[in-house]
Amino acid sequence: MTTNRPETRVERKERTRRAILDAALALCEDSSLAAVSLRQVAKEVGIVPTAFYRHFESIESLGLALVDESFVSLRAMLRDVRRPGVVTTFSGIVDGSVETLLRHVRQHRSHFLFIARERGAGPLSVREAIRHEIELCERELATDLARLPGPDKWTAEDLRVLSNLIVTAMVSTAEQLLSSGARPEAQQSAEKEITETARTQLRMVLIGALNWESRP
Amino acid sequence: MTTNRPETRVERKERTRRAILDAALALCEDSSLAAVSLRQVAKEVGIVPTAFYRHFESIESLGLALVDESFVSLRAMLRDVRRPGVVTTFSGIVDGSVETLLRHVRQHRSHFLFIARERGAGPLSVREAIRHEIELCERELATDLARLPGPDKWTAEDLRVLSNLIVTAMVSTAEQLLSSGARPEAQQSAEKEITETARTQLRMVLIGALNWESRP
DNA sequence: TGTACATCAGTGAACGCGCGTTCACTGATGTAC
DNA sequence: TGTACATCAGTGAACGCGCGTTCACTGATGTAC
Repeated sequence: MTTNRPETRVERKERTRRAILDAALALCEDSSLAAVSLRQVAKEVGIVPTAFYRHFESIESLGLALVDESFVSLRAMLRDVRRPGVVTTFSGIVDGSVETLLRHVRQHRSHFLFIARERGAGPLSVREAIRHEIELCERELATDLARLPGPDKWTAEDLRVLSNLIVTAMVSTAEQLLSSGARPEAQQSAEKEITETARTQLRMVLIGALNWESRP
Repeated sequence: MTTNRPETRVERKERTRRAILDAALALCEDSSLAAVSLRQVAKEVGIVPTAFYRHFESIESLGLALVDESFVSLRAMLRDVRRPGVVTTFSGIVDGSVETLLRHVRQHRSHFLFIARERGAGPLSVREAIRHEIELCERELATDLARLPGPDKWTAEDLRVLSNLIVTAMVSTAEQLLSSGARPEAQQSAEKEITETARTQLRMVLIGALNWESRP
């Protein structure tokens, strides 16, 4: 049984801060952060608008906190995709990666929705931060690909180009999964279709890669 | 020499309407349409806010007009890509398509910017309209691909999946071209890099396609 | 061609509303003795 | 353990501002005769 210890002031404050972040994420499911007002967030949380300032300097700094949080989710996914696995066949890598993507998109839906929307519509600094993060994915993927037979003989440039293609396809897959989630009645079959498409695409690209010869 | 015939009332009205559309497109380069106000547009055009209503019912119906306009640009590009050409080698098709993409993105920059932003951040109806338009691209591409040697033996599903991959890569290329245009000093070299990457990616995908065997 | 009337793009005052932000405050929690 | 004081998350009134929208209007352009 949990002891019914009364909350400390610090815990209460943290809980309100969390509630503000969650309310903002929820409001961001319908529109971009720029269209979310401090008063909407406060109303959703159940505090008076001025109390917001006890937690964040402005809506913009709240936005930066959401970017940080979302990147934590994104990086957790990457770590999960690259975790040392027993499966080392191409098919195994493809299936595992797509399944991991689906799991994380489901688990941190609002974070991925936030990234997907702000990636194109956010303030310049946020767009650049997201672009930077995606570039890191591409670079990590390139170093992984360089270990596969075939691509191990490629030029660095061709590796970069291939990684860019794969990451682009995966970002697109994530976005399709997110928008399929808006209609819960047919979500499961839609997810199946989208992930099956993603798997086939990865296989097509890998077959292209295995038959590619870098001309430096 | 042009005769200096005075403008008719209809011509004047059309000119103001055009100015409103252009002002809205310009304002949409910095933020999404949802964040653009009727008063901002009116100020940019040089009319009083209430005069706006002589041309559009609301900002939303102005948005729909912009969607329509942008789609005209998009379809013009597709027609241009698919125009009967003398070049029929794979390399020729790839080079021609990427070059056409670059030309149209440059020529109708604000329309493509508008689509790119509203695709992720616009109101649901606009997002769906854009998604629908992109799906049409994929279907057209699929019928074109079905005529190539190799893919002509594929299942319809595999053709769809391949088209989706290619269109995704081209949309991503367009978005990169658009964001490179924000920094004019290095634009030309950035465009060269982006289009070169796109060409290589298309070639990689086509090599994958030529070595693919549909398993129905 | 000249006149009398209709049309209608654009004007300008006014409205109520939600916004971000300021300020002095309250009262429960935490701390020092 | 009890008391006196400090801290600070949340309150509530007030502000000036830009917003969309209403309404009656003006005056140049267009039309009918």
